[in-house]
Amino acid sequence: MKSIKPAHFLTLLELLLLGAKDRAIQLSTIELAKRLRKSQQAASKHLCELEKEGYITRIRDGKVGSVKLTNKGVETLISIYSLMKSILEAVPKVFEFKGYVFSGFREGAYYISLNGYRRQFIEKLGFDPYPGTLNVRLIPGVDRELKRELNRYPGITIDGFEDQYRTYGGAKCFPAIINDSLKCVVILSERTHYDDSVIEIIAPIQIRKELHLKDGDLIKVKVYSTSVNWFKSSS
Amino acid sequence: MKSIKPAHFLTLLELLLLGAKDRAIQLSTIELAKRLRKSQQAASKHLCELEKEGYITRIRDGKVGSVKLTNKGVETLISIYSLMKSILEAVPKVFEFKGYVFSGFREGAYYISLNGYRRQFIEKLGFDPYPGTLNVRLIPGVDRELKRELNRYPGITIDGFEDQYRTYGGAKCFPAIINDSLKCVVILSERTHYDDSVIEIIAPIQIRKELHLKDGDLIKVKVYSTSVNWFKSSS
DNA sequence: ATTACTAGTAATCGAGTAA
DNA sequence: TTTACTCGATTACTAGTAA
Repeated sequence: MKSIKPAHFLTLLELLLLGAKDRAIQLSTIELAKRLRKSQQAASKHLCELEKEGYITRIRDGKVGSVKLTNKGVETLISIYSLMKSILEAVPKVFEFKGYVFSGFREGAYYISLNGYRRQFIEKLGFDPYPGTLNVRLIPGVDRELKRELNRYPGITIDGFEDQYRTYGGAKCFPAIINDSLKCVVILSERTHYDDSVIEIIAPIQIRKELHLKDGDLIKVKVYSTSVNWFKSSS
Repeated sequence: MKSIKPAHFLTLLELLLLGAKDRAIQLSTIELAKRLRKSQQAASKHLCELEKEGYITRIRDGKVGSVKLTNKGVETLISIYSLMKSILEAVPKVFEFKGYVFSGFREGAYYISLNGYRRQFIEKLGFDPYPGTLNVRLIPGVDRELKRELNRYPGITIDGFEDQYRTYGGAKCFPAIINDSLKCVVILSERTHYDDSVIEIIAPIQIRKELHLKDGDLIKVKVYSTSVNWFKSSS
């Protein structure tokens, strides 16, 4: 499937805005060109090509012709619209995944303890995190898409900062529950030291001890795409 | 205000889809190029230019850089999204306008009487129209936008047809009420013989006689953008 | 009026490649 | 590995103009 040309998309969009979705509109190439801020010749070419590629139908009778989007044309616009909608109007959603606990090299603990981050955790998450992260390796498969999915939601933003030596990247946090019992927060770092199959989790207390977890244990995590944090409002 | 370049828009859209709206995402120019079906060089150039024009911010540290949409970038996408939304998800709406009754040259009556149209009126509108149209000249001003606005709605479609001599264009119909009393139907022809300031109205009966209208009379019309016709369901 | 052709120009892209 | 440069090829555009 060949995709629509960039310039053609904007022309097709303009035709949509002019009402060519449900009926033919009378439209001269000059008028169209004015709206696209292009020459009359360019508008004419666009219409010719859009017609040839099946996005529009045209009727020419003497003077100004008329244009109407075809099903293909409307569907093309709708598919792009739907993509944008899924992100721009994303509603809170629950993602559930499973993974195995493993030990990192305590970089998580180091970063979490940095004042630049810690202050934001306390302010935005409503708790002072236990200095250490629970590393979870996702089960291969659909889970690999999880981080990408989650990233489409605003979450709770942790800003990056810099000291005199280096810069520290930002992150996004999402409220979550481990094994249907322990409230925690999933952290997605802008610059993670792990690949996409690893998720890091923090909580006010030491998760490993609380749930008696050891390396290799399988846990279930429910992540909420909401940006409202429950540590701040409920117990 | 300079508008975004066509090709840049698609790149910006791709970044949105990758989740760069609310946080920086790690993304190589090669990965981006693959998604855009362009070369790595083109992707690199797009990112450079989008950054220069303030649509994105980039962080480069050694290996893969990361990208995040700026407010300007997100707003640009949202404005395009909103335009599409207003048309693709248009909700039924009432338009009210005023205009002066005037006499045409009875072309309306001729067209309405054609079997190709008349059959569709009976089937789709639920009535056999009086053979004649009420011509209304809109009061200059915002009313001039009315037809363009209405055209964004599907309405009730009357298909064009052809006989052995010529082709006849299609039209869209919208239920309407004149002077808060008489139910009628506004017709927007694909190829109208009038300019944008004129609206044609049909009804099962002769509107002029029923409302005692003569040329120059001012009438008020409420048009409903719904595609459900009330002649078929209620009295 | 239109629309759309031709020809010349400007923008964009891709291959090669340096840092 | 990256990213982004130069430069030749390709594509998209505008001006002029015929139909």
